[in-house]
Amino acid sequence: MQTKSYLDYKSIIAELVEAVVSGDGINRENIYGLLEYPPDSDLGDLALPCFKLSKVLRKAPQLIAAELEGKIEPAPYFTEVKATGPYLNFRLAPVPLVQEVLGQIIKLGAEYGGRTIGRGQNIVIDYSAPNIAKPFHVGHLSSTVIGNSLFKIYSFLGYNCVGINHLGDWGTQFGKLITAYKKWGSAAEVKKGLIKELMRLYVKFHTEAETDPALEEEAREWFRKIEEGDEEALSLWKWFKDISLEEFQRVYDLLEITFQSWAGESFYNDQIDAVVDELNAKGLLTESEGATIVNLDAYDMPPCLILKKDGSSLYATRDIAAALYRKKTYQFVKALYVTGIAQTLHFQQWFKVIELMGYQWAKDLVHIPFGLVSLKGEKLSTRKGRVVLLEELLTTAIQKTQAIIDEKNPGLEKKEEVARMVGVGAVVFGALSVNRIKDVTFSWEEALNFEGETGPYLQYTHARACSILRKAGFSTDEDLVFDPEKLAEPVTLKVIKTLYLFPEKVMAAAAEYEPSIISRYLIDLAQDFNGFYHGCQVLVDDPDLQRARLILVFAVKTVLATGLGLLGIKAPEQM
RNA sequence: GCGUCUGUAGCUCAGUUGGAUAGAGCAAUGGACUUCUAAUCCAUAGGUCGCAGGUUCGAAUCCUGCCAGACGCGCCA
Repeated sequence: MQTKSYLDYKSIIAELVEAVVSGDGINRENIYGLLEYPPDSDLGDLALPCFKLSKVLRKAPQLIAAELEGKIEPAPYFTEVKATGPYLNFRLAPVPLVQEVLGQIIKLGAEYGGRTIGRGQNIVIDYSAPNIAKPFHVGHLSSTVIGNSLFKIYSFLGYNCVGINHLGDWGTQFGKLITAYKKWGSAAEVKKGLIKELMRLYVKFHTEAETDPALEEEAREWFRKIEEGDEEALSLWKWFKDISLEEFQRVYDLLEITFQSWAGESFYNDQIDAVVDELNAKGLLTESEGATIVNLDAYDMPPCLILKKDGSSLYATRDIAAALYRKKTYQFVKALYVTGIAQTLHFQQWFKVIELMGYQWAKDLVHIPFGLVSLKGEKLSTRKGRVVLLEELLTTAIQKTQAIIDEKNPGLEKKEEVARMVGVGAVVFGALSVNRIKDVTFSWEEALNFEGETGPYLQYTHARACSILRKAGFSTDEDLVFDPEKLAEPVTLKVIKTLYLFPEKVMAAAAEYEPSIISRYLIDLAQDFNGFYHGCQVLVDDPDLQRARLILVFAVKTVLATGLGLLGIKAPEQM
């Protein structure tokens, strides 16, 4: 896997400019940071805005640009170095560019864009975390696919990632469920209806509890029994959990998402006392209104609740226990928590508590928030039954794909498999294509749209590229030499310049914990490639031209497949 | 009330962390399948970057104040 051996044009320019300019604070690194991509490719491929230099040199930026133009020798990497107003624009020489980019992709294949910077370092990623006995719905999609994508992205950079599914498998809701089950349920009904039946009982509990507050008391009592290890309570809890896990697993199978750990909230039960003791020993705990808290007034935050007045723990307590356990177990350099933006304050609070406990690694805890999913502008509500089940969404998308295949490509082999890849890909891409912080209103129409900036569009582009390679009998076993001079049209060079950007996009996506940077990039790449596809015939009589174009097609296919992989999306060879 | 996030084309969103003429997709209109998969491509049209100040050579981007929406602020998670 590459480190940073590839041709870095920004470094080259920084070096060239540094050699001919001198002044306070003007060095390679600073110049590197100033470089940007011009808004219009007619201007050039890279640009140095001279405003900042103008401050140091006390000269008009236009003048600086003009002077630099005369002092910098373009060859061999540039064909033109030209001042346009206060900008110094560089136009890349096609041959070295083409040779470099395609050469790298041929050499590295699926590893192009990857790095080894994370080697030997562990990152734990907490994502998905659905609640037991509740339906797995579209509200859980973001956490699940963002976490999975970050897992892939960081792994691609060489980190050893640990995916943790911190299941919501503890809490008063199980008391409620057992109460409802004892009153209105039966083993036969639960066996038949599974989560749907559990959900019915849960909803019934809440409607009944509105008029009968005694139910709440009964629920608390049942939860206390679970905590005390009462045999009946515990076996019901275990049964409900098993039913839920089985259903969750079907969704994870469709998404092809796996976890290294399924340690949920219940896993930390026996570690709570030790955490409370430690907090106490460090003098962080105070009593307030009967509850035990960590006061955070000094940090302009409300207090972090550690124990209720009845002495039972809260989720901050369990999160602290989990963090201590994970640090001890995995020695992480970073721990990521992919949860909704609504929990931001909660994470700020208990991150601060970890810091106050004296742990320097508090700075390695990162909350990765995402926007709220709603339904037609209304909140999702399990209690009111206003949810879209994830499994239903995925299977509907798969069915729709199947219908499209039957219509457009009825002879396709492995139809079911392809329909699954494309249907699921559409849903996953939909969740990863915009900035994760944005709130989204779920709409069936949008989720099932397969045209324009969508997963299927990327997969289709990939399949088209594969189709050309297949027809040409292209194989990577051959010696992949080609004449870079053959790839000279603007549409072709555009594709190659976009391919060049892939490694820095991967780095940016990791640095910002933002899979949508990859999504947006892949759309750009596919659009550029489709422009090339329509403008240039690949299978042509001239063998040298065909060879060069085939290599380009191979490169695009490779990067599309890699990028889709980083999003957790499959790239079928035909569709 | 306090705090956080969001506000860019009719709709959904990008916008290289302060740079050149603000870009895509959807929807609309008009074109391109005897040619490597039309889940595609090309063209046209569409803008007071929520509003008002400020900083700067330069602001969609930074600061302040408003407006609108979402979310959060002690015993749920």
